[in-house]
Amino acid sequence: MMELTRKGEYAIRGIVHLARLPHGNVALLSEIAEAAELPQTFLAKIFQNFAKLGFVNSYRGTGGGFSLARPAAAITLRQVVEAVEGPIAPNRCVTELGCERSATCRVHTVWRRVQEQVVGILDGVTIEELAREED
Amino acid sequence: MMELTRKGEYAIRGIVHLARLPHGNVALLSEIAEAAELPQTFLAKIFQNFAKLGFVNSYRGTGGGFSLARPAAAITLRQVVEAVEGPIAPNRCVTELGCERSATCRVHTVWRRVQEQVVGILDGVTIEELAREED
DNA sequence: ACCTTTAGGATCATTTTTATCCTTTTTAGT
DNA sequence: ACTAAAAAGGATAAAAATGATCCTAAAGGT
Ligand code: SF4
Ligand code: SF4
Repeated sequence: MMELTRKGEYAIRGIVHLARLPHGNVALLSEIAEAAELPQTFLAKIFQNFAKLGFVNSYRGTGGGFSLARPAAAITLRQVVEAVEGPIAPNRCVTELGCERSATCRVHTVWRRVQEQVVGILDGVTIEELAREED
Repeated sequence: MMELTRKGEYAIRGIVHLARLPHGNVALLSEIAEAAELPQTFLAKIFQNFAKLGFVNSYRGTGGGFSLARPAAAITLRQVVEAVEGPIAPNRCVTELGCERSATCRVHTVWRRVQEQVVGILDGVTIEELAREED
């Protein structure tokens, strides 16, 4: 239940790989895909989206590739996950869809707590932390 | 992301409805489905499974139906959710499948924390609490 | 010009979700 | 025994989501 999709997993592995490079360093998509063992064409879509969202810069042509657009410490795991999977919500009543029963529903409050906890954890983790190799 | 399926939602609404009845009371599937506004044939599958798992007793024939097999306070939300959705796991590395990277992966520890928190919350909620109408 | 590399769009196979239907079995009541 | 009621079990299926792949276009470097 409540499992991240492959897309989400790939997105994280991809951006964490980028964050391990010296800052501003440009990496080829093919390089990232190979290093992180991800399907390249699928990762392409994910990174195109990241570029639009301003997580990464993309450069076309020879010598092109992707680089982090902001410091890894300024990108949270929540931002990355939500970018690819949408808002974190354990049930639709805690999304913008809502539920007409939510005012009196006791289960609703549980899902709100779950949402808060998960969001809290993912908000507290940055890509920089995830990219650290020492320690 | 990480959203409960309709099946999970129906399962909870169904069993909570049963729990609101005087204990041991037998209710028709059609009655539960109507009261909780659930598709009856779909709910049937869910309750067949609940019966196998020992959450409810089922009685066939005239005067049949379903009743709670144990006190509502002895059934947790986690048990219900896991019965229909499988083990709670935000990523496959925290399932029995595992991941060969998990030993060194910093993201893995985040998913473990998420899993622990969610499991903890759902473990701490019983169907009895969810069924309360007063307060 | 030509090669490299990302962007964008279309497409597609597989799996999961969300059901419905039909037949069988069990049980109660007559 | 007969009949009606109700769940059990199994098959089927439409729709949506997932997980990709492919092709053409655009941009940039040499
Ligand atoms: S948990 Fe309650 S509020 Fe949320 S979707 Fe279910 S019925 Fe609605
Ligand atoms: S988060 Fe780390 S351990 Fe978990 S699946 Fe991804 S790579 Fe594997």
